[in-house]
Amino acid sequence: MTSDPPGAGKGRTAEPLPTQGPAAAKVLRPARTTATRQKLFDASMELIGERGAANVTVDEIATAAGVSKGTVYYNFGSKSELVAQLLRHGVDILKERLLTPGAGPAKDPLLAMEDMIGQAMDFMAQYPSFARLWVSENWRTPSEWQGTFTVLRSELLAVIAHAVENVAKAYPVDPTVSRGSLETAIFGACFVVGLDRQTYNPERTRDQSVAAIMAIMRGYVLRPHAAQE
Amino acid sequence: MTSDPPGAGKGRTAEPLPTQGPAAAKVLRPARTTATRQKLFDASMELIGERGAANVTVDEIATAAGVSKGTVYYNFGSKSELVAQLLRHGVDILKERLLTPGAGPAKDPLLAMEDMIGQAMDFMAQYPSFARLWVSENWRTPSEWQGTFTVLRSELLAVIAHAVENVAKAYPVDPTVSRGSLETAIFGACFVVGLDRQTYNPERTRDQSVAAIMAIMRGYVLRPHAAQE
DNA sequence: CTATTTGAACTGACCGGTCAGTTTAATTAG
DNA sequence: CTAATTAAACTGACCGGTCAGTTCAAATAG
Repeated sequence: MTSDPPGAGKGRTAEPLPTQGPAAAKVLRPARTTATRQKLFDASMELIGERGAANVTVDEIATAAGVSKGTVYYNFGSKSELVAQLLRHGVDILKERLLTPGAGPAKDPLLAMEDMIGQAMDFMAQYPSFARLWVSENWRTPSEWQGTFTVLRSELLAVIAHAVENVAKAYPVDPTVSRGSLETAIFGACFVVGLDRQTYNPERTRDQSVAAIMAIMRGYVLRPHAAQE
Repeated sequence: MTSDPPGAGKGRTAEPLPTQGPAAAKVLRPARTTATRQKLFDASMELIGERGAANVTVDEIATAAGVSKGTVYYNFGSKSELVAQLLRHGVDILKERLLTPGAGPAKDPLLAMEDMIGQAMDFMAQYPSFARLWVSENWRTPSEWQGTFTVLRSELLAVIAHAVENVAKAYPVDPTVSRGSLETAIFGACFVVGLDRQTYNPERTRDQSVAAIMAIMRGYVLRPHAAQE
């Protein structure tokens, strides 16, 4: 019997799954398990990002991670749950990056914004598979991960919103532009520009991409100084 | 015997597809076939857009179109080819919309740009499934539709590039911003903002979305007049 | 005008293969 | 000892693609 699956969500068998809190003991889990989960994250990020969740089999993921299929089910309970936790994992990394201050502590909000978008570009370059997974599975109407996306999306937008807020406090901005729509546009542009660079235009530099996206902010601010210092 | 499939790509045979210009003999095709293809386009756009190509069966598409599975293969040869032609079909519609002049013939390039983005928003609202299909399947690395996407993407970008070009001729623009990256950012923002409105923020208006995307252009232009005429 | 023919369009049962998920007994690591 | 992992077999459903047969509208014949 597969003793007591840690994070398993089980299938149809309505067994009680006694004292197993959802995401309780992540840190105190044995080192071996943590390593296994990391290998599975890496492998599935790569495979699912490239081909889409539906086009990758659990067997493939297990093999790529150098692990048996049973281990996948022992650790995650289902393919669907693996993907959900994969999304959460990626967003945690991205959020941490976005919140990393560029260099100095107190900085001009526009420069901070530029740093943040640069961080986003770096993330897209480092984890292109995550970006692909995100845009591929987001926006699906009755998606298995509908709830997951809603939560994660708002977490990321909150980070952007905070940066935009700081700009709006330091500069006169166009009041006719809806803040939410603007944030969405920035959010989307980061993903798409990052992915496009990866897929169709590898010759474009990181800074070119940042500058293009920053045009949104320069257009939002009524008159920074001269746009060309 | 299944006589001669019209548009069927057949499986492996590298068929020349003789005198088939993009939209050449569409009218002289028997009315029944044209109607059937339209029904199949409608049904698959809806289903594939919502759930992704891999999560929709040919049987489902056929049933939704009120047609038998065999008819799908008679008309398209394969599921893959159906999707490819579906993409082409959608892009043709979008391109036509984008090229539709707003109202007056000779217009201010920035206003023309605003019209164009408005057209894009309307398209996303009318065919959200196409937008979902596009962002879901684009950027996949060894995609079956890699070639299709490359062609279609450049066609759409050319339309945007032309509009941006007109702005650059009429206004002083920031020379440090890469034109290509800028176009990509606009392109991506249109899709993402349109989709986000559909999925997460239905309360946002079309004009809010257009304004947010237009911020990119206002940030690209060095100094239009006062940003708030 | 009616009967017959023709072939493109369409049908739907069927087949071979695939895949998610389950189970179990044995093995390994902490 | 116990939790984690393995390997392998198994199931039950599902799916893309095929194909022999049917329908139907238009052309042709009488």
